[in-house]
Amino acid sequence: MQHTELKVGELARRTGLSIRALHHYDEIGLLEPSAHTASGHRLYTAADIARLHHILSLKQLGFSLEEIAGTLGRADFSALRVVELRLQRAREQLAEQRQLCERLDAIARQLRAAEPVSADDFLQTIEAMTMFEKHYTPEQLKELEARRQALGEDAIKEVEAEWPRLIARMREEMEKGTDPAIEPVRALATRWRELIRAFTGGNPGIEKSLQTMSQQEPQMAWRQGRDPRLMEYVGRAMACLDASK
Amino acid sequence: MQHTELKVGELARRTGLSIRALHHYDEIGLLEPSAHTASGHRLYTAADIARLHHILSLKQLGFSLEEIAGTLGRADFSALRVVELRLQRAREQLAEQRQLCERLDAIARQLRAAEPVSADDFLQTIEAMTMFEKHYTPEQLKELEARRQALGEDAIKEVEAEWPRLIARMREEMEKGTDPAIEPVRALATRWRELIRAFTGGNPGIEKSLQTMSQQEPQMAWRQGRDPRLMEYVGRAMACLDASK
DNA sequence: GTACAACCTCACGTCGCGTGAGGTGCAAGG
DNA sequence: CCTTGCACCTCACGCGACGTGAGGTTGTAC
Repeated sequence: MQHTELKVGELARRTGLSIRALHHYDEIGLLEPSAHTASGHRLYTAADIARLHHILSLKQLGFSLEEIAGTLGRADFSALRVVELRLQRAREQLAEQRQLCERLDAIARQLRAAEPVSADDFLQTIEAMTMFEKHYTPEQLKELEARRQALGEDAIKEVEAEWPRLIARMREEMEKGTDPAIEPVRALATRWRELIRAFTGGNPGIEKSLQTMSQQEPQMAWRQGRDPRLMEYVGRAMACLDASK
Repeated sequence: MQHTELKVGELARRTGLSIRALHHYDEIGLLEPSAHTASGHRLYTAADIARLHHILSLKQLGFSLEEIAGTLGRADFSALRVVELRLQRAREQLAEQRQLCERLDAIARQLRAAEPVSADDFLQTIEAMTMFEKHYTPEQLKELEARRQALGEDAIKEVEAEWPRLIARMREEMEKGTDPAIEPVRALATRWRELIRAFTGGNPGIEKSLQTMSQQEPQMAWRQGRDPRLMEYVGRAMACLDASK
């Protein structure tokens, strides 16, 4: 009679589990050692160890301890169905994880491209991306990404830098009460439209999404000064452009 | 003075969060409303709402509430570094998730291929795959997978079916005490070697891994009758083959 | 006898809330 | 004035898979 039964420490060492984990499995009834010494020390038999191996196998597949207990409990389950359900769940999680990586990567690229990164810029960048994901379809996002690639970082930066200047000049005219139909404003409105085109690429779906987004998220930081009053002024200037065309 | 401050319910409705979540953020000091009514009802100001948007943005990137609190706490952090660290973590998790999917998919394919799936077969299949992942390098696993693809499911099933028969016949000779150098055994040993070759493809690295695995995991179920005594007999038969070649 | 490792049993902490239980504030209808 | 009903409030436990002590017992060697 060799002492083939193991105590917790030994079993923990051999399986790489912690002693506490084995205690836990005992507590929840997942793996109760079939023997104890007189003083209460746990003794794991060969059968227990085999069961533990099964448990660890199922754990590797991402099943919860409860699911494992259920599966090992009765032997009449459909293995294939169980695995396929688990696989489906895993695939969904994989997709989410992939999306998260893409989000983070996009942010990281943005941050690397724009050198002045105050905490505020950072948060605004993220908020903008969140909004984008909310209001554009994945295809539209891909198209936008493609356009950015094609234009190159420098061109994008130039456009980004032009916006505040354009907004400031437009506001100036509005404050002066200039008629949006006449000249300095006509040129500004034309340029305004061009900058939007540079972003949307003339894609009507993207333009529409941009509109709904700017209507539904009026507090968005990317407006940087495009308040409703100014937007209304710009809208009138645009209308005049169209009318006289 | 418009009542621009929101109560919890309203804010919850607008953000899609639960009331309890907002309470929680208050509890842990992540988002404490800057005002309360006389009766203690929470009043969220525009600034609070802006902060909440920042919180949700960071949450979307997978940061924990504690990390978010820390990030929003002081404004002097390196945004890029934070994001890159998070990205690294996310990539690791993505790799793990991908591996899990592959494991599950492999199991599912196995189960679909072999029609009789008792619970025991199921667990043995998983255990075998776990062992494989432990003892073979990823490249070796890829090569094995490629070989399976090339051979086709049917051929594999035939080989799998032949093993028990071969083992039984070999054991028969051993029980009879047949000299492993003479005929019926020579043929069996030759076939034995062929079946192993069919699996390893003659790759020496894979053969070596197979050896170390069969030595270190003697309790493995895939041995299905290949006990040490039999293995020793087979070893002698192989040696005789080599000697007379 | 005594040191020391290995074992034991509580029991609380983790993370992001869900889910009640039990009470209060406030406006409208009977 | 009283009730109804809704939105709000504050506890406080629960989940999942253990980690991490605290404080006590057992087993073995010197």
